[in-house]
Amino acid sequence: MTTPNAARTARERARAELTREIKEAARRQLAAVGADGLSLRAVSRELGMVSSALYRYYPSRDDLLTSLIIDAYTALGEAAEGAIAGVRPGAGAGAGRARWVAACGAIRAWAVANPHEYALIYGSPVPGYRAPDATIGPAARVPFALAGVLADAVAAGEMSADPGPVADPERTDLKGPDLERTGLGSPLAAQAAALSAALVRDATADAAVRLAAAVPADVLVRAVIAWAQLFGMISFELFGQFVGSFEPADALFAYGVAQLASFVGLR
Amino acid sequence: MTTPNAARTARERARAELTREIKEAARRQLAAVGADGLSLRAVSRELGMVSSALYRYYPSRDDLLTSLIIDAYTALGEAAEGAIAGVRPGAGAGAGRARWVAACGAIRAWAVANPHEYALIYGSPVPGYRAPDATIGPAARVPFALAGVLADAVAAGEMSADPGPVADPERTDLKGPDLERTGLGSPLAAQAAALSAALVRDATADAAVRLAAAVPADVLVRAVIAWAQLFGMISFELFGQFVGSFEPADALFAYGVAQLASFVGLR
DNA sequence: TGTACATCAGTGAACGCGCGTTCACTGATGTAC
DNA sequence: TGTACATCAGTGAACGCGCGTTCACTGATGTAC
Repeated sequence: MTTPNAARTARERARAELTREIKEAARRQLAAVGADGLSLRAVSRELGMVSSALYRYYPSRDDLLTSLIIDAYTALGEAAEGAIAGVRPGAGAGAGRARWVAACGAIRAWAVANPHEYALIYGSPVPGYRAPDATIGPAARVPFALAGVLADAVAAGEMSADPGPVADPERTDLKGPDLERTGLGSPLAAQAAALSAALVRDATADAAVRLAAAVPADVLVRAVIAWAQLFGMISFELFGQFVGSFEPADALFAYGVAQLASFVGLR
Repeated sequence: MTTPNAARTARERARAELTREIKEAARRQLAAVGADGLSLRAVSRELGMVSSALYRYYPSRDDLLTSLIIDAYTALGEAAEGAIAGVRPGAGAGAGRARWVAACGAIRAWAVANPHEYALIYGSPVPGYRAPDATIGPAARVPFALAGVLADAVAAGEMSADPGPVADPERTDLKGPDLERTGLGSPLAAQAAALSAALVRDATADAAVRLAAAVPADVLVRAVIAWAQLFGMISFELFGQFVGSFEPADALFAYGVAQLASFVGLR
């Protein structure tokens, strides 16, 4: 796709470099003042350019924002994947649980280190900005990474048979033929099945994603819940809900993550 | 504090009414365009006033925002409290669990019905805005309401003896004399104790708040985690992370809330 | 009850700011012969 | 290797917008005698 280095003209090189530098300056702006303070003019000022010059590189402010969002999702996804890869399979029976804990810790660490980038992707939606489809893939890396951990744990027989306390048996949505097999009511079972099917069907997915489809429906549902709850703890910490009580939140977070691991069935 | 109705002058009445009307218009603006689209000029336009006139009622934009934030916290707190009060004590053994589920459902319902107000108080912080101390009390209503449910359940003997899967025993922060009693490591035990003590000490607190201090330390820690996780599920739903898979999220949410109830120890 | 003064609500103009985006332009870099 | 033309990067001025906030003002409402 890109021209080999030798054949790249000075112009092409300069363009690639400046495109990168603009994004870096924008990232610094984002880190300093948040998504709302991010303006093309501020970025151009930091680079010593005139604001209109940026339009040679990004067609609009929204495109620059999209680029930052994709980068943030990617960086977070890589942090999670790296932490998972850092736990070697031979490390005893609890590799799956260790991977889960490591991934959650890495996600939180990235969020604490990059609070504004975190807020950009997991805070309230930026007003007037509609995330384009190009962000969907990068956004899915973290959930896929977590699902991959579970798929491996299932394959390795590391899941506990009794997944702990289950939903209230009095709930009216718990009925239908799926209930006996999965413990899930019909809407949940159907939604989980549809998600699994979509993962299998997705032609662009890599092996890890396809693997994630092998997770049983009830585990998948629990994983989605745990995923949301994980980010709930991180958001509360970053957005200041724990101020004055559980600060630092390290121990609280570790406790919560351990419970989430048990909840999804990791032994 | 306020003059009795009969003695109120027309001016006082008009002032009170307009102050309210301004806030209502601001709330409508907030609901329509979000916190960033909220401007004094837009509010004044909706009211057919000149923008400078608002300064007779609110000294600045931030004060108006503060007022909206307090109202949002209050409305959400009342929704939770109302749902809890709606579950009668005599309703069998599981009143505590029923109250927990009702409170969580009411919180979610309010959030879904008022997404922008929810984002204002639980989304990313508004840039350049520093929440004044006056917001702390209203912000605490929901956690206090949940803690009250647990305190009542503890008093009624409705808590399960075995609170389910506990934290990873290999964790290094799990040590010290507190571990045997509460299952908590030292930082968590200390933080929970400090929080309880603060609740007891607080002279302005009402009976319910003091009651919440009676919750055992480990239950308090679990409750804080569950509180954060609850809002994680709601934020993910509102901010679009479930788009395309678990929509509607009713069943997913119900499943998650039931698991949170078990996690905090409600039988 | 009536008058004189004080208080207050709302007006309209203005200040100064920063923003995203467009556009005609100059000058440098690249390419074809 | 050298020249003629095409492509592209960056400039600077401008457009039009909306914002929060200030300020001197007019006219209505309230109060003291």
